[in-house]
Amino acid sequence: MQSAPATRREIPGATVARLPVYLRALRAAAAAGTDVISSEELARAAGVRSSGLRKDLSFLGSYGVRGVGYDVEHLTEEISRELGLHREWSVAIIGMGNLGHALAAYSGFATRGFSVRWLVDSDPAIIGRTIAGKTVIGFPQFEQFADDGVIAVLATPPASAQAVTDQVVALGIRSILNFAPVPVHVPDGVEVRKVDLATELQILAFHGQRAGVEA
Amino acid sequence: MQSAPATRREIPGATVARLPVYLRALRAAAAAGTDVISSEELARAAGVRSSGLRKDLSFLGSYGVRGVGYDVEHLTEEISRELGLHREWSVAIIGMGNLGHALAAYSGFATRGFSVRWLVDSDPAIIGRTIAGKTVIGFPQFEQFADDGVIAVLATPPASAQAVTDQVVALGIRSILNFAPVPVHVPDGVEVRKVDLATELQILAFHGQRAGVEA
DNA sequence: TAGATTGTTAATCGATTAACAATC
DNA sequence: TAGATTGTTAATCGATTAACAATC
Repeated sequence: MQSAPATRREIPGATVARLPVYLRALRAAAAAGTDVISSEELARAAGVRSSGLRKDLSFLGSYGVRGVGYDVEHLTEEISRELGLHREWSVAIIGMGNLGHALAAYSGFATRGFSVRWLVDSDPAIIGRTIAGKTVIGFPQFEQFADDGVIAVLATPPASAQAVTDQVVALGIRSILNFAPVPVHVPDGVEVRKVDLATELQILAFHGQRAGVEA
Repeated sequence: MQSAPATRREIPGATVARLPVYLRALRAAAAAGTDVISSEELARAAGVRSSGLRKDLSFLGSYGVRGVGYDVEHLTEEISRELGLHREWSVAIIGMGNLGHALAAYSGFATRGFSVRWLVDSDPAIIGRTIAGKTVIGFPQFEQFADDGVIAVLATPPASAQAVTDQVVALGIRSILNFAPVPVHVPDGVEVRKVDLATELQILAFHGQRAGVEA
């Protein structure tokens, strides 16, 4: 087991959130045949400023060459490693309502290396049914597979989101993507990210209305 | 036409992003029969600190009563108005691939007052098909309906995201929810929010890996 | 009045940005 | 060497938080 270099700083949350964006831009560059890329070019592709990009990358280490730029393959590798993408991550979708169905059919997870392995629901009427080629299982069966290499995608109704969260945390899951439109509480060491589609629309409504007033 | 009070401050972006969360918590409180709620209670329901909640609300005006709390109905009304939810907002989903299908079937938009009115695609093989009870139309037909009361939900492949963005902006649309995993560029006065599901998983992977290392 | 809770202040914290010395 | 571009600094900006005076 190797330890990180002593100079390694804690990576700010805002930086972590941008690493996947850089990764995608790097892969696009590689696909276009680019071997070396400058912070200016990469920043443009990622939609950020070059100074911010360089600052973000400086938290990972010193992977650029002054006067030249960044080696696309090497930087891709370093960011992937930093993000933990060399580990196997499986996804379990919990809650097979409307949104759960939609997510089960969505191929965007797989294209980035996350395989949707389990569809879970507590309703006996749904357990056993096949959705997007997979059989829906109940919690007792899911319990055998769940561990800290699994990301739980919560697509339950808001009323049961907290109870289901408590269940998956008890199974050892430490990463939760919450689509239920309520905040859930978790113990330390468990990470929750929240996606709320209706909230995004409401934020757009605010700005749209503003733009109208100001015009 | 009424002008805003002279004391009205510009509302910070971080505050705007939390208003929908407060709104939902207020509606839950109303449904539970609560008439008046303290910042402490509302903050707990919304998953924020009470001091932050009070600061957020202070940007809208002075709607609380010292020693008492906030009138649930009144505050609901004020936040709704601030968010522009009294206007009619229609949603057009652009791009009827896997994710577009999923979003068309998702009922979560409607339950918060946004009605999905149009499904749009450029592929002649898809135009005319019925998805989730609606007929898919092409851009020429969509053009007749698009205006600044429409929110465009981009669910196209990454390669065509920018071109489609340019098209909808040209039609007068000023609010875009971008599910395509690339940044799109828009002129001033057009607001883009980005939802990237795979990115969320990658951020969770980072934290999950970290937790493992530290344990 | 006494108790409760808001609205605001001031301090802290974290993120962004431009500029430039370091260096390939 | 000259030109280019990184990595880092320092300044700015915006967001968060605790504390408390104001006041119902």
